[in-house]
Parts: sequence; structure tokens; C-alpha cells
Amino acid sequence: MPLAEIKSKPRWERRKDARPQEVLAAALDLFVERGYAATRLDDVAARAGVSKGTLYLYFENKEELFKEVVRANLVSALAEAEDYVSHYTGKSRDLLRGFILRWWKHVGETKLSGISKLMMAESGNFPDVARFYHEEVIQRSNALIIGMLERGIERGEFRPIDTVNANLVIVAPVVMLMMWKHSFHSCRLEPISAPEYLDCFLDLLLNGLQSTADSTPVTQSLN
Amino acid sequence: MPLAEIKSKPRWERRKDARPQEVLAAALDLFVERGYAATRLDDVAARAGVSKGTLYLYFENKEELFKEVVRANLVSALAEAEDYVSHYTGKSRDLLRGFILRWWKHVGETKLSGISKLMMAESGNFPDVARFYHEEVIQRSNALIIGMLERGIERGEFRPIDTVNANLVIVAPVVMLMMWKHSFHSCRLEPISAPEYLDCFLDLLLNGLQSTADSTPVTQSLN
DNA sequence: TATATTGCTGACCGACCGGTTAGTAATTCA
DNA sequence: TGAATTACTAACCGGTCGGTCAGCAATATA
Repeated sequence: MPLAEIKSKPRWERRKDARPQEVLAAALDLFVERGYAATRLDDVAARAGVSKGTLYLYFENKEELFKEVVRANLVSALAEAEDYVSHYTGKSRDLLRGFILRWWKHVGETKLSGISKLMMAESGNFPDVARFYHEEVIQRSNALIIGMLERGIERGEFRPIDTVNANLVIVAPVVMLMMWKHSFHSCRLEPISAPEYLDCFLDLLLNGLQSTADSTPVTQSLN
Repeated sequence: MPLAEIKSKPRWERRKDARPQEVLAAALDLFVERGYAATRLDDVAARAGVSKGTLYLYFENKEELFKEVVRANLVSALAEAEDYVSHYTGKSRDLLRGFILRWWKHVGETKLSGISKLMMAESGNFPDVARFYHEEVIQRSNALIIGMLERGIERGEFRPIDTVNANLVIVAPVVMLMMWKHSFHSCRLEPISAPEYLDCFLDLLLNGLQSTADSTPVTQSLN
């Protein structure tokens, strides 16, 4: 019914307010699927249901679009995590476990994990984006984890260790899990089971951290 | 002295035997520096001191060139590691520590770490290369580490744990260290100290693995 | 020195992609 | 209803890059 359609529907609509959100959503999808460099703005536009020119009405260029995607998703998730940690009153090991499991739930097992993967993968080729991400996400997350480790050591719950390096060692398995999800998925016959992997990791980690003064057994649980 | 040069030097030489090695060396450098997709064959050719056309005399295309780089470097290093492990007779914890430190020395702290990073970063966009790397490198390395964990558990040196997931958890900090070297180096004021990081990691890991039956203290050393 | 062989060059092709802009059509307002 | 406004489109531009190929020049041979 081409004739009817011409009457009923305009070829496109003016929707100034809704466009930015729709573009951000499309961009998130594609950046996660293909990475930064390999994402074509033509495709972002198509998925958002607009033409490429429209992107440039709302975003300065590819880099700024990407930054907005990060701000709208990861930075906000990080703020929530900071809130969670600062209000926690229980044992340090439960705080650390809780933080890691929550981070996995809110980032790792969602699309957002693709952003972390992408940054590890491509920051070398895009120093400006790298600096932005390092300041807005990485440094804040590092401070958070180091703080938790210091808390545990001060309270005699953790062995005294090198917190700066331990932070990196702790982050590594979580980031790697996110990366695997987005890298060799086409090769692995059975994908990694995140709950089992995290159980195994937390078991090793918390046993490795435990102070000899604190003889409470390290229990495992996913909540 | 352009006139003298014309007499003394030909504009180029025929060196059929040396070319492939020189191209492989140049390709390794550039793949490590920029990643797979971002490496231009024109640049590889320039660094190898030949024209782009020459690359195609010795390698079918970009993908095959990359595979040859991997074979000539990583696959051979892996074969040596397999040899080391199969001939080891001491304690499992020392075997595991020795394996990790050797891997760091032979791969992590050399250019080769860039290849591991590159594969994590781009395998999603190049499924054929991913499959090749998964079969030639990842699966073999997994088998090696799982074997060491089983050895430790059988001998009562390690707690009985989920070896498949533990393998991934153990690899993660090492791979991440390799990746950091090639990703946010432009942001970090002081780069991560690999020896301290690995010390911290091995301390946490070996304490986390230790069986209660085996009360020998976990000592630290870098050799 | 003349001829044959072949390693190598570099100009070229076509597809791709970030970014621009002239023009068009949906909407608003008098 | 007509004019003014502006959100939006689509064709276009310049630069890039993997891959090709006709021809040239370095070597081998005689």
C-alpha cells in the first residue's frame, strides 16, 4: 500500500529530544560488538534509524560520541559502586566479595563489559580516549579497591600485603572474564561459566588474603 | 656523491633467502606496536626495506603473514615450555612458580607479549585468526597448566579445586600484565613493576592453593 | 658482451570510512 | 494558508589500505 503510506506516514520525523538517546544506544551496541575503530558511523546511524549526517547534529565526532557512551553507562555504574562501598559496615572479605559480584552483575554480565574489553584492546591506538577512560574509570576503580584492602588490613582481617599491586592482581581475573566473553566466544565449545569461575577465583583470593590471626573459615556463596 | 653511488650501489639487491626473515621481523614489530587491523602492509614493507609487492612474493596475504609470525615466535616458545614442565621433578608449587616466571621472561617481558594482547583484543573481528591461535596456543597452554594443578592435587600439595576454572584464574593476571604493557602505558606515570606484581600475585596464589595437609611455608623468590 | 631469468618495484585499482554540506521536507507560527 | 524555521537526508569529498600487475633491473649463464 504505497499510496496509503504516502498519505499516512511522513518519510521521517523530527524528534530532537529522542535522538541522542537512540544514537547512544545504537552506538553502545556497535562499539561493544565490533570495537571502536571497526565501528562505522554509517552503521550506528542505520541502527538508530537516522542518516549519518544526523549524528553530527548531536555529537561532535566519533570520539565524543564514544565518550558520551562511556559517561552514560560506565561512569554512572561506578558512582553506584562507590556508594555501596562507603556505606558497608560488615567484614572486609564480605565487602570485597560483594563488590566483585555486584560489579559482575551490573557490568560484567551486561553489554557494558564490552566497553572495558574495548578499552584494553584499543587504548594504545587512541591515546586521547585512553586518557579520558583512565581518569574517569580506571583510577576511580583502583582507589575503591585499594581502599577496601587497606580497610581489611587495618582491621586485622587481611594479611598485610602490597595493596597497589594486589589491586591489579584482583582486577585482572574479572577483566579477563569480561574480555573472554567478547573475544574467543566463537572458538570455545562451551563458554566459561561465570558463576563457577568467580567462585573459584574468590575461593583462591580470599584464602590467599586471609590473615593467620583471623581463623574464621572462608565460606563461599554467590550472594 | 650521487655519481659515485650510482656506480657502487645497485638500487636494490636480490636476496631471496633473507627476505622472509626480515619481513617477519618487521611484521612482528608493527603488529605488536599497532595491532592487527591497524598495521599497514606498506609500513611493514618499508620497515623490512622492500616494496609492498615483495611481501606478496613470500606471503599469501596479511592473514597468512600474521600466522607465520605467530608460528615463528609463540608456538616455538610454547614447545620449550612443554619440555620444561614434563621434565620437572620437584615440588608442584615450585613448578608452577617456575613456569609462570619463565613464561614472563620469555614472552611477557619481550615483544611477544604484544601478540597475546593483540589476540585478546582483535580475535572477535577475525574469527579465522582466532581459531588458529586458539588451537595452536591457547589450548596447548591450558592443557599444560591444568596438568600442573592436577599434579599438585594428586601429590597432596594443593587443595582439591576446580582445575579448569583455576587455570583461567591463574592465567588472567599474567595475561593482563602483558596487556597493560601495551595499552595504558601512555597514561600511567609510573608503569607497573612486573617483578613486584608477580611476587604479589604468586604470594596470593600459592597461599590460596596451599593444602592444609602441607604446612611448609610458601616462600617467595624470583628464581 | 649478449641473452635469459627472475627478484623486485611502484603505480594503480576498488572498496571503505570519517566527516561535510547543499538541499529538502516536516513542523511551527503569523 | 502561506511563509519561516530547522531537523534531517543523501550525495559527495579526501584520504586510506589490502591487494594486483606490467615492467624493470640485478644476477646468472654462455
